Amino acid sequence: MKMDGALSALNALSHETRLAAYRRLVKAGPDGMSVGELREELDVPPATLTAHLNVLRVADLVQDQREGRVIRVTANFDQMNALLAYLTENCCADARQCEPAPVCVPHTRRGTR
Amino acid sequence: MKMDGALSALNALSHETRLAAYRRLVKAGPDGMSVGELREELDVPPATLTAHLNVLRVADLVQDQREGRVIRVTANFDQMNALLAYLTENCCADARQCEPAPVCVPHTRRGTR
DNA sequence: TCCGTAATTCTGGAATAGTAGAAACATGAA
DNA sequence: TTCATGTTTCTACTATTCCAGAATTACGGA
Repeated sequence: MKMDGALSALNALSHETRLAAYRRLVKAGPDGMSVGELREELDVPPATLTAHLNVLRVADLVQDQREGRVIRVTANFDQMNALLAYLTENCCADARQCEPAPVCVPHTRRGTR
Repeated sequence: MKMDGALSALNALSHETRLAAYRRLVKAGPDGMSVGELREELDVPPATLTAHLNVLRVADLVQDQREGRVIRVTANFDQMNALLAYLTENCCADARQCEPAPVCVPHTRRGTR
């Protein structure tokens, strides 16, 4: 990950509604959930949620897929992990060693792939 | 970590200068570096750097300590790890299991403790 | 005590981000 | 077609953040 990617991911997550949305999607796992379900849980107006989702989309933290009338949104775990790695990169490089990065790896993406 | 803490940490990191500063401090390890050294590497006006450092301070991502005329700033690794854990918390809870959190643990804090 | 350096606070103008109503678009069903 | 539902785009208003010059405080040395 480059700095720009990290910045846009961090920026996307640094807002109450977006962080809540993202964490909800992380909890939901690889199946994700529909925009409507999300909207209901977060209790924000549709236009507001869309604006926030767009920020998360541009940051590549979530992806979505139309299923008929519904749009299903899922967290992009790879991007999250890349961000975590970026943040801990070079940890203590000037001094001593210390353990490297994290990981959250969902085991399958039900249905697809 | 509570949501407020995560938000303020994420917000603090979601700015080019602050992210660069923070990463530089992570690289510096437990010894940190002086505000002046940091200022020179980042090449920003003093007032601007102070403003950014204050954001990182409030977020508890860095801590500092006066040493005579110089102020030595260090990354707060515990806070970083808490943030990483927060972000991956409940990963896939609705679906299947997946590995938990990360860590960056500097082995000693030279001099102090 | 006076000076120089390190860093901070104060300040206000410029730029950016958040909010949500209303209108529009997309899809599936009748 | 026409209709209802899900979601997005458009838009304008408001609030917040960014920036950096100038003034100020903190400290150590002569």
